[in-house]
Amino acid sequence: MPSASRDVDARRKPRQVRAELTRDRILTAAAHVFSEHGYAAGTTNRIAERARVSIGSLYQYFPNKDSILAELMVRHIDRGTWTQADQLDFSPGSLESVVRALVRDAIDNHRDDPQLLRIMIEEGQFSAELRDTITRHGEQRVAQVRAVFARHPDVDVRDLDTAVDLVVFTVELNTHRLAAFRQPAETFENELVDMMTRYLRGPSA
Amino acid sequence: MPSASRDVDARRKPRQVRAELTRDRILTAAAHVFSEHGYAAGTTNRIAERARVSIGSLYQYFPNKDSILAELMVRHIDRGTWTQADQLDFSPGSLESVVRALVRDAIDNHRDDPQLLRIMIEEGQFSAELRDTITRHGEQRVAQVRAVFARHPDVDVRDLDTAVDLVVFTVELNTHRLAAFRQPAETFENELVDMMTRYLRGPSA
DNA sequence: CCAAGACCTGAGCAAATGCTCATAATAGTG
DNA sequence: CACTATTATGAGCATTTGCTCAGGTCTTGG
Repeated sequence: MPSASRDVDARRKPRQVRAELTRDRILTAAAHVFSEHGYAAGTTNRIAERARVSIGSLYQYFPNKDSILAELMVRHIDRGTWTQADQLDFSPGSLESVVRALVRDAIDNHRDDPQLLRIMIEEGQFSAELRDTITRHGEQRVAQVRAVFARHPDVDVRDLDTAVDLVVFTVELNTHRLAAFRQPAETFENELVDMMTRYLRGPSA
Repeated sequence: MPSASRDVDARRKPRQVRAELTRDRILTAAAHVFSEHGYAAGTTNRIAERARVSIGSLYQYFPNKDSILAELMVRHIDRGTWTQADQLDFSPGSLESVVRALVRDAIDNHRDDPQLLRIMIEEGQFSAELRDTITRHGEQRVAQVRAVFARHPDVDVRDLDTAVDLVVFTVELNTHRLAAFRQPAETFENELVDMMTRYLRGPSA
């Protein structure tokens, strides 16, 4: 465990363009290396090598290995952009288009690097603050989806909370595996949309 | 890289009961350690310590770290027992019970240690043969489910192959996360079954 | 053009890890 | 009991890893 840090991040803040470039090169390289080798086997030396930067430079911008993954996570969260409820169609019969928007969001959000995202989620040892931020983001997302489904007239499920959990998880998890599907992405999207729509519409008595 | 191995596994084969016990203790400990720390951070010394066995003993039964995870994978595959098609109900209206059987199978199969299974699947560096075995198993499973759906009168999907892929994946992936659900396992099972059943039944025109 | 700060370098340290091997303890057999 | 095959031990080696630091190179403001 590290001694009580006198500063959250005592590392140098870039003041010249070339420094910004170096920092970016390191992060880009780290994304690739973590994605290919996993977190533990993605060594800092490998990252530096791939970024064509000396190991010393790497440690001028990041206090330790964990902080690199943390920064990648922060960037991913900042970039995340979800369709807002006021852009959705709440008229009867439109449930499919609403679900499609959710699925598209998920696909877009994972397009950059699904492998890296998995590593960040499953292997990341983040600070309490960052973990809170991530948790809060997830909860907000679930709450938003819940609100959408609650408002939509076609949704008919036993328990809304459970259904939202299941839908969000299923969409997310399947999207992680998108690359593994043999079929084209369009087919995948259509089937996933169908699956969720039929589930949400409830028993077709 | 290891020199061309003159034997697949030159390690001693247990001849006394106490040796069998030691081997089992090592495997059990390995399952716990990998499950808790992941593969890379699950060190052989930690495994030996947890098994209350010296590191030397560990290497008397396993030629290297990889082979321990491989053995755990083999054991998991050997234990895997899926409901056979001839035990299913193919009468009209029974689709739900068929799907339920599939879901139960998945849940049973992951009950031992979902975390470990994830690690084996995502971090395992297995030999070509073992990888083939795993792939073949997966394909057999998909083929079996495909055959079941093909025979069942209630199944109505655009493309059977895609649907089977999606259903198998979705059931598997959600089961991985079973522990993360706030609801009881029964609720989870019911909702998942509903989701898959409604999807497979096709458009409720 | 020149100093001072900003940035970069990479040899190498301390710790950790996979694994070996010489030796000791134990079990089976007569 | 004695003798051998089997099993268990753990110090420690070679390598890898995260990371530091003493000293270099480049940029920029005056």
